[in-house]
Amino acid sequence: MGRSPCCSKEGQNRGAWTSLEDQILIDYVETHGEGRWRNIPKESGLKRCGKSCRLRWLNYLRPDIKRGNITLEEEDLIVRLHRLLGNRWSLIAGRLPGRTDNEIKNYWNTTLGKKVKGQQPKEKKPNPSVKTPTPIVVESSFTGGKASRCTKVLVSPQLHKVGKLDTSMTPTASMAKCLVNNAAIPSSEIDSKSFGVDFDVEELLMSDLSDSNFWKLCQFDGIEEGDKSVGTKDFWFTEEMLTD
DNA sequence: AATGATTTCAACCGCAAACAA
DNA sequence: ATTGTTTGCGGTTGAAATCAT
Repeated sequence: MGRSPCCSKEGQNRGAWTSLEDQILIDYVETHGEGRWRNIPKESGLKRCGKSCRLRWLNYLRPDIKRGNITLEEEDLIVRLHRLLGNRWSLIAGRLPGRTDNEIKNYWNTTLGKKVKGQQPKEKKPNPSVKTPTPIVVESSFTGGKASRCTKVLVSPQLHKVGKLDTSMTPTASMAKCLVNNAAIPSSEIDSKSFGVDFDVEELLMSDLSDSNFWKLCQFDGIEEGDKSVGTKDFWFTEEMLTD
């Protein structure tokens, strides 16, 4: 027996939301707050599944949604973040106040993706006589497979210093393992200054770490244990990184 | 003005992590 | 530790809007 569907499709409205449905959802969220999406259809009488309610709220009804065209600055930021993070739309959206992951994803798929592709220099035919080392840097997104949700990676205080390493040095997979493997960080060392950072380990290995600028780009100082803001949506970057 | 092609974007789907019992 | 439920994410779809002929 497989998973039960997220909600029964019978008797549910589908397709575009009506203004009445929007109002019911707004009223419900204003009264009860976000979350508990599953309960919304039961408690509000909306004929929509919880998942649909969540999506509608996050992508359209939230009061802090920014409407209107994406500015050049935002566009530039998206391109940079996408280069660093790949198709991690929610992470990217977290850096663009008022923009949703869906909006950014759509914008990328319809506009930016094409632009960026068009900008890329024509691929040179590799000279077979010249052996080039296998590149570690994977350009842009991780199209192979779905990105799994990030798992917490503990970075010990000592590891902050990685940023001071010779940036010409190419981090290796084993280095990355050191960073991401708890075994490499004795629990006694995981003190109050250690903190969790959301990373996908595989991606860390594949591209983030291989970017020699990566550690310069992350701003770790000032994040305290228990700081709930250090989460998926709160990636810390320096202004330097975001502005080249 | 009509029609077919293309683009846009809101909504849906399935999967996997997180959470609860 | 296990199992079932809920939430969040990224990929995809399809209707509506826009453009080209």
